[in-house]
Amino acid sequence: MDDQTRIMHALGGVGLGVQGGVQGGMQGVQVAMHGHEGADGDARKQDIGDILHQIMAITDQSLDEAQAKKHGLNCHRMKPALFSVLCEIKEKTGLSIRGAQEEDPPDPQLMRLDNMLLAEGVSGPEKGGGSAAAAAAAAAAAGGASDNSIEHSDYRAKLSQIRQIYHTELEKYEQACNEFTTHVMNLLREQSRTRPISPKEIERMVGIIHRKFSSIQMQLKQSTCEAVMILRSRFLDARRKRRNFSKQATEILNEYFYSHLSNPYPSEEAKEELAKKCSITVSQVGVAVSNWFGNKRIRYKKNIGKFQEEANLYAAKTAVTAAHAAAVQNSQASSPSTPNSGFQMKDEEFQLDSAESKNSLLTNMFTAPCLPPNVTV
DNA sequence: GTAGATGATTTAAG
DNA sequence: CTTAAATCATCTAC
Repeated sequence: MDDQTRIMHALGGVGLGVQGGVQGGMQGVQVAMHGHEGADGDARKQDIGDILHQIMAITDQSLDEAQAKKHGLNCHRMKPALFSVLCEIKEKTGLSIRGAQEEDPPDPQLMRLDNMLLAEGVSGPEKGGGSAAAAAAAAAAAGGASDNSIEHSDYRAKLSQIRQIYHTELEKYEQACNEFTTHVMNLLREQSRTRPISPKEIERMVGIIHRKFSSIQMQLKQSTCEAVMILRSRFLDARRKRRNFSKQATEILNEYFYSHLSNPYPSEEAKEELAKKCSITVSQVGVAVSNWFGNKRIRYKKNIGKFQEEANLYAAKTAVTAAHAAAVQNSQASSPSTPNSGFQMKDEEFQLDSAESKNSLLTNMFTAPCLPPNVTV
């Protein structure tokens, strides 16, 4: 843009402003001047008339002439006052146009998105990246790395990936916003030398820019939310899906259950032990075992008859194991171990039986199923 | 597709 | 908190 057009542009802005409110503007100038210097107001009026005349005639002048005039105008002592009045007029007309659109209440949609992102751990305090990877590694190392822990760490990894993308994008947007804002501000400040721009106007422009950028950010947040939701439905809900324990695991649990039928409440340590034996590596190791025992107790109690066969089977198994253990102990040393107090009775019972061992129990199994003595029905 | 089995979740009580 | 009981949701075998 060459200088002449720039000047014309600038003055065009002035012209519009004057057209919009030339009466008030002129009065304002006059009032302002009267306030200060009263007497020679007429002379000043003449000055302004000259200026306006020069402005109107500007297109007839050559470039050099215009440059000189521009410089003259820029340095004119009346310029600040004139610009300030013009700014005022612009402000007033602008207010009537923009009006109530100014205030900007926090968008509920945006707040919802923000809250969700915070809740999902996407925004908010950093806890992803290294620590997530470490946790995943720990989970994998903790046990045989079951499907669950794999899925979980996979989920965490994906989430932190989303998180990272979200943060870099957000940062990019913020940076772009800042850059653009400073650029516009500099431009406006620069232009405020050649056309009337009030600081308020610049401020408003900054506000507009920020709003635009935040609406872009909202799109980012929206798509991030969507990504998280998809991830959730794919992983967490899949994780919820029930998977039966392995045959071996059920075996181990049943063994414990029926050999502790009088008190089928494994301690925390026992649960952990069982979980380890069953290679259950769910997020909360003990819970699956607790669930199993809870279900087993209630279902056993509800229908003992149905479980009788199973009970006998496992009783026999335990008896065999116990007998074997006893045999080993007898052949090697003579220091019987002392099992847990609560279960001792039951164990001893089987150990006593183990003298004539498996035969009696096996026959028993098909004739008279042994009801557990201590269980209330 | 269905019935029964089974692991998980919810609810309520202690 | 743990547990019993009810219930849900899925798996499995047919």
